[in-house]
Amino acid sequence: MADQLTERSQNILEAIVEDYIASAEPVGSRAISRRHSFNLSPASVRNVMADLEDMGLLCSPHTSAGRIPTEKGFQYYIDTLLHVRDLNSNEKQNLRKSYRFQGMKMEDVMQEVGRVLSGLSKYTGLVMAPKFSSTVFRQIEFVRLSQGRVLVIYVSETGLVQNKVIEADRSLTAQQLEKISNYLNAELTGLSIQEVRTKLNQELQEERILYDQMKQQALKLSCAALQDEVENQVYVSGASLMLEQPEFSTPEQMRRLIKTLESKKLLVDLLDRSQLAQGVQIFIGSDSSHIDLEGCSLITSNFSNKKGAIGSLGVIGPVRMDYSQVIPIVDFTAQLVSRVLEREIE
Amino acid sequence: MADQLTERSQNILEAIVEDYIASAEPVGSRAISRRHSFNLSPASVRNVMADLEDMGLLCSPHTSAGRIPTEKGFQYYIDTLLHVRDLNSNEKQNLRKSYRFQGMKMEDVMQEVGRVLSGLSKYTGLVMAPKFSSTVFRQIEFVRLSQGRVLVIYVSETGLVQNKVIEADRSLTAQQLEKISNYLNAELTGLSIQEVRTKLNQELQEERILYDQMKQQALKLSCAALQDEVENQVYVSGASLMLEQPEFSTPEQMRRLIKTLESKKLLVDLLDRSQLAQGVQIFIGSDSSHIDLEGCSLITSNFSNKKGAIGSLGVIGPVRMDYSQVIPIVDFTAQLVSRVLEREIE
DNA sequence: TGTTAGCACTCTCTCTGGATGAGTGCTAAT
DNA sequence: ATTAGCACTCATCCAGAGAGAGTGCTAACA
Repeated sequence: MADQLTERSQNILEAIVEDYIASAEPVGSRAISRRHSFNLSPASVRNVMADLEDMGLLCSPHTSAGRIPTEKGFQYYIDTLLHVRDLNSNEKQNLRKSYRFQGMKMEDVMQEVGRVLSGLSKYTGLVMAPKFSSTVFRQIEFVRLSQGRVLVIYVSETGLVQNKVIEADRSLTAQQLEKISNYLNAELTGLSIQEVRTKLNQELQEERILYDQMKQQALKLSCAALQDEVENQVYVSGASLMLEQPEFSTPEQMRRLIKTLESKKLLVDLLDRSQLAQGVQIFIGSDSSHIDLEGCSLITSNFSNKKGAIGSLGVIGPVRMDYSQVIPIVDFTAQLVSRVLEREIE
Repeated sequence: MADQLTERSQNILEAIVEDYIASAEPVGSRAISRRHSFNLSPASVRNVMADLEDMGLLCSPHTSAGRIPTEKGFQYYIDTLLHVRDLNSNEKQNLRKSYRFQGMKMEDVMQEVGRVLSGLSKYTGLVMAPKFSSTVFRQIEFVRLSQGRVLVIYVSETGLVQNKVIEADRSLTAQQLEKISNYLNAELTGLSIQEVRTKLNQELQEERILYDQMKQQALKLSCAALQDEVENQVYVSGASLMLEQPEFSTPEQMRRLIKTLESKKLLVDLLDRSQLAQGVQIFIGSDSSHIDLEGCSLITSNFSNKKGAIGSLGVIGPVRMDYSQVIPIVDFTAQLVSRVLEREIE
């Protein structure tokens, strides 16, 4: 349906979208005919505008206001009119310098990425850390605490750590724990955490007729430590920047936005969805299938290392976002983070 | 200065504060004389009100509105008039049931505490996790990752874990790492992490004339893992609830509030301050020495275990907060968390 | 046939002024 | 010491007028 637009219509649509992105206000025919040198009178522009409105690409808040792009209009703009320029090496260098990951733990890296993303884009930054279950097992350690409590520590190939305190049989000695961990380290090496989980469960099933008390203990402990993990940690940075945007200027809008950003559930959904595809993805407004993010767009990309730990990051802004500026930032940041993660294992 | 108030003045002040807490609107003399059975005419109430205003306990937004308590007024109310009722055992039981800490990692516990605190109080919950450096050393572990990178894991008595990937000399073998960890575990046992840090640094100094290559490596590794730690992790929950409060109903107020809650810096300051004292503490409005929290009050308490890991939690709400309800919640929650932490080590 | 000038029309936004009502401060009476 | 009475102040609400921006339509034009 898209390319039925004449060149003139496209030019005008582009002009309207861009003016609207810059001003956040309805764009009138006069303004278009003056600011852009189409050599067309306002009246002609109006005719085209009426057509675009019929197609559902524009709409007007009321009779005597200008036009604003609909979500469909933005969609079209992004699909066919937007030219995303690459960052030049200077900008890339600057971006690289913004991030200081030196000697940071994974969590801190994620938080830092969110902060910078938000700072550069002037919108809200989102980062979803790699799920632990999608990483590759490297080592398990047990630390005896007091009163039969045992701290179980899983380490992934990438150096991610997951730990949990488990109530264990008091009779377990340090020697036994060491034996257990040796056994498991041999047994589980090379599996993904997901596989580790199923394998442990299987063996626990088989061993049900507890021939080997200790082995059973071992499996139980290790299993418990992988239970009910809060996966999908999402970091949200710069929510307050969104409140500066005119589309969130009324108390009601502010409340709703903050509530949505705070609950994080929806964000996890979207970032999860984004992981299904590759490269930069854009979700526009209620296209994202949830009213709570009405008026928002989301630009995401994924990062990963060669061992499969996958996370995603992005920027959430008003639909009227400066896509040409934010897209390259998100894109390059994702690459940057990937490279950092890879450097950490390889 | 405080107790120069006659009983009648006190009663009226109390009535005003409580009506204001309930309604968020200026309280008039007529309302007071009717709602509360003082058997005083509005005119008499007005006289008292005028006195209270002179003392700086009340103020009126404009001539023909009622009075609202000043911060000083709230302070007085809290210091002398407020009766904090204890929770009855039923309520305590309910509170206990709200929290499900079963098998949670410290981080998750903290987050959960914040959420519940916010949910119960209808204001914003704050939790500052115990600083790792104030905990007691239990064990150190090294995990060799690829390319000479080593994951250093510190475990505290309480089962808290701190870990970091460190770039190490490639020649380090697994055996050597094990030897190192044995050495350190013997050496450092019983020290607080703070002490561990200084001790490592001292030894590193002494050993400078590197007699013992390996020992030096050991110290360097262990030291590096304790460097630049982001302490003072603060969890903020339910910020959006504050936006429901009438005192944050204008866009400008909302923006400022969210910005402050987001930056967390100020919150860390306040929670740090709260750790200097014991029991429930209350910071009122700009008393908290920063304009950014104008209009807010903070109710905090500390939690700890016997081994000294100390954190604090609290609720941040409008100055016009329902103190009599929130204080016991904060108080009891702090006790609850302490008990949970203690159970984990003892 | 596409383009444009002109014009009536619509709708929002802002400003104004008056009415309303809540609440005060003061004074004089009890 | 308390209270009734009264004049006064000020925010809030509402209606109406005027301005301004922008549209749609029609008729003229190249």
